[in-house]
Amino acid sequence: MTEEKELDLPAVMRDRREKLERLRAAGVDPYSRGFKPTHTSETAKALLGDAERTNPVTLAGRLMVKRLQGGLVFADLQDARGRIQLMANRNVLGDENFARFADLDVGDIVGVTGPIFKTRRGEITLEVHSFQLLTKSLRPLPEKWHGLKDVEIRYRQRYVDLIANPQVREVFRARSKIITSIRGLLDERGFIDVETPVLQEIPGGGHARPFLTHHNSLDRDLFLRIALELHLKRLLVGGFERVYEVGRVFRNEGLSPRHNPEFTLLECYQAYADYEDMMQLTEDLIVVSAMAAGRPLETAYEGESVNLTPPFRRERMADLVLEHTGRHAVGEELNDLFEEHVQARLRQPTFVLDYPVEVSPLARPREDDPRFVERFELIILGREYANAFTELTDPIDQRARFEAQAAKRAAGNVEAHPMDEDFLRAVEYGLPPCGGLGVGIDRLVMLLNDQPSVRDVILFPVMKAES
RNA sequence: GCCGGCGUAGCUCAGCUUGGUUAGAGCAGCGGUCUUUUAAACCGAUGGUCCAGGGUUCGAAUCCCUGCGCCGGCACCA
Repeated sequence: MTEEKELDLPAVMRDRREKLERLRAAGVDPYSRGFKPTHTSETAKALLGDAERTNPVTLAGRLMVKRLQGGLVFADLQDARGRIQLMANRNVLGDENFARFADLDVGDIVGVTGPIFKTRRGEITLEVHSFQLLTKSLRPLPEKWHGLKDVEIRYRQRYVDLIANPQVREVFRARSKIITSIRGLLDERGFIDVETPVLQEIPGGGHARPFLTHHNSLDRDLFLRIALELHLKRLLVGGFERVYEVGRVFRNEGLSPRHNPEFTLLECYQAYADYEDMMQLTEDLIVVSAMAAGRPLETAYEGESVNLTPPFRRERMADLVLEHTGRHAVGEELNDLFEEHVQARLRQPTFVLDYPVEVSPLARPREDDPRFVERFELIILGREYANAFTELTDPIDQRARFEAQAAKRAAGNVEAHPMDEDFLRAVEYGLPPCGGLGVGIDRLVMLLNDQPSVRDVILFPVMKAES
């Protein structure tokens, strides 16, 4: 930062920089290390029980509020688990240390040692016997009462959001627990957790426009993956019978409260299973996720009640379209009618079954009517949460499907599925009969935390360049 | 990409409809008083590229145009 810019800083930040220099001049290391807390705010508070005072404990965290009261300073210390009040007493600390404590700023990270007791008002409090500045903060935190509301700052500077809005941390803790519970369920059932390429020559497995990048030393264009499917199915060819990946995929599309260009997809594939098995698995995954998030199955999203208790309703797409539009349709027309007239009206969890073969180039046709495939999507509150099918294992049919997609591509449909010769080669070796399932993790986390925007469940959502 | 709303102090917000001294408040920060507070209180002095650029006007935070960003809707999509 240049001298000139330094002078342009708001006064509150200039003051902190000057204080930093004063501390250094006084021999204080404002960025110290090697401090080891013995407790968290949570365990320290639990320690007190019915006792009047505990033995000294050592905590570390960020100072959030300071209340000066003559010879006392009250402050709140926030760590990963919560907050605890600190009290510094001039008569205990002595004039010099008391003044040093009072000189700390909101936002500073400090270590403190002292016994836990209860104040007259009943607040569990650490009485500061010694303390150490661990990290000096040079920027003022948002206001203590109104907090940080500006969504632009919340998303661009998530670190500030996480400091100022502890409930935001809970959303991301829940996100982590949901993913852990999903992994746990799949691990338990013998699925192995694998990683497949993000950089791909042919971005297949879904309908979406990809991001394009370039490898310099290979001098080759590569795409970021839009789905996980084709590599996971190659692994079934290789003999892994149950695989899954929780991975980031990238789709070069517009932003909205429900769309971030990079998002997290779970896909899993199970040999000797079909889409009926995938429906069961989907229900199980929703249940363990809700439990992990601490959410009852009878819940609500944005004020609308929704019951996630299995079994979910199952309806054929053609029947739903007939019911809502009075029309008998097949092919892309059926899918279009479903999306336009039916999907938004499905509020409670519904497995929509048997998609038209034209929009499902990777799914197995029904025995009794090859115009349809054994595929379902799970719709809740009008939104898609899962997409699964009995996988197509016939390499001759698969090639024909890719060729049909290639024709659409030639006709200008940029999202038609590309030809993937290596995938066909793998299927020619023999893909066991199998079911596959994809679940959009971000939307599931939104549902189970009642968060209105995908940006509220992605720590660092995509934003335009800061102006 | 299109349509609508919004952008004022570090943070939370007034002011804009109907242009008029030097742009306000609360919190934070700064200087004081205060030993059990918890949105601490009280006194004092501060703090601004009113998103940016252009225009209209004697005069623009305010009206007009363009651009940027954020939010929402549509389109695309999970």
